[in-house]
Amino acid sequence: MDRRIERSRQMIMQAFIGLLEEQEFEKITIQGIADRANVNRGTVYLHFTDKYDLLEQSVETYLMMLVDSCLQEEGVSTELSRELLIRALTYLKEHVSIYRVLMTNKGIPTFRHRMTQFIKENITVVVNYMDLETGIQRDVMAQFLSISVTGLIEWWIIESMPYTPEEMVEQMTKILEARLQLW
Amino acid sequence: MDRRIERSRQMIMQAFIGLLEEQEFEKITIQGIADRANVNRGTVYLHFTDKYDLLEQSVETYLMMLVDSCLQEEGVSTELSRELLIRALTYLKEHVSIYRVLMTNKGIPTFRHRMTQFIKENITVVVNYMDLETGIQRDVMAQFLSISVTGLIEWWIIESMPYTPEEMVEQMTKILEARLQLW
DNA sequence: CTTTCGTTGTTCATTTCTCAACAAAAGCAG
DNA sequence: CTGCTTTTGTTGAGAAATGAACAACGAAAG
Repeated sequence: MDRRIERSRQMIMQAFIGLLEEQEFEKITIQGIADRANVNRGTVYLHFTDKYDLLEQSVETYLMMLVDSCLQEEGVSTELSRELLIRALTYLKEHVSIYRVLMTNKGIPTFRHRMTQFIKENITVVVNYMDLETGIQRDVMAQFLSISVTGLIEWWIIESMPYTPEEMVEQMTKILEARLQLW
Repeated sequence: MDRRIERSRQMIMQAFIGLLEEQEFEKITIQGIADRANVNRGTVYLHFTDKYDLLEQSVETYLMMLVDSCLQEEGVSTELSRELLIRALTYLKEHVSIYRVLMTNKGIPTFRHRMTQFIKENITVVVNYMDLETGIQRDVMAQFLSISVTGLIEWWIIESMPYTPEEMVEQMTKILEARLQLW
């Protein structure tokens, strides 16, 4: 397909995220986005109906890019793959500037929500194959795991990634394997 | 004017310089340039007749950008302006990756030559207003100064810019003001 | 030598992007 | 509120970029 389309969308979204880093969503103008993207203002309207649509599509696009980056081959597994998590964290590390904005911008909780949601969908499959201690409900387990993972990733990003992706996954594994005997 | 023109030219030249960093000029293909620039191969031919024209235009363009970056306002002065030199070095520092290739690529001496040439033209004006010790010819002096400046800048780039632009200009000033009593 | 294979330079119909102009809405100072 | 500026969303004509196809060429491999 025509590479101008993909290129324009990319430039516009990049510019948008860049601006989101500097000022709050409501202050951002289409004019400003077009200028920063080095694109005619009309081109923005050619791809997005308005600011809000641009936000939605950006969230969706960057979420899918993150997913694609770690989902290569292997399809849906019934195992929580360490490799997959490492790939995801590595990809995040390589594109911090973008994902830090998306994950931590308090005016835009959409991305964080969509990400948790997505992780949950995938983790649910795994949970359904797990041997669970009696009394633990699968839906509660799935919810717990996805929230945990998202939360840890968010913390990792906010703290400027103090550990390598491998170390982080190692930590996660250990935490989840340990029996949390807090009471 | 249509911003697509400027943008395409820019992307193609950037891709070209990038490739020049990795492989020698003769090995580079138009196909490769187009791919890296994320542009249709035909678009390259829309702006440049061939590889050699692209090289020429790149050299000329980036030289002019360097010149513009430090020549802002003030016009031609009869004084060697420290400010001007500092601006030039600062601009070089901000775009090292490009200018390192252009300055030090031994297959492409064009840029270095054009730069010396340009510096000489401007320095000649200054030299014509200088009080010279008897016996010193102005053309020799101009040649000496421009070669010196170019050489110092080249060294500075190759050595990964071990001094700040201000320090470098300070050094240059001191060297040029000192009477070189070597014999 | 002949046969691939990749690159080149060019063409053309189609699509995307651009600029400029517009009316309408929103934001803001007096 | 009222005028003033900025931003918005839309339009149309024209320019630039696109993919696809082409013949021609050189290099590499058989």
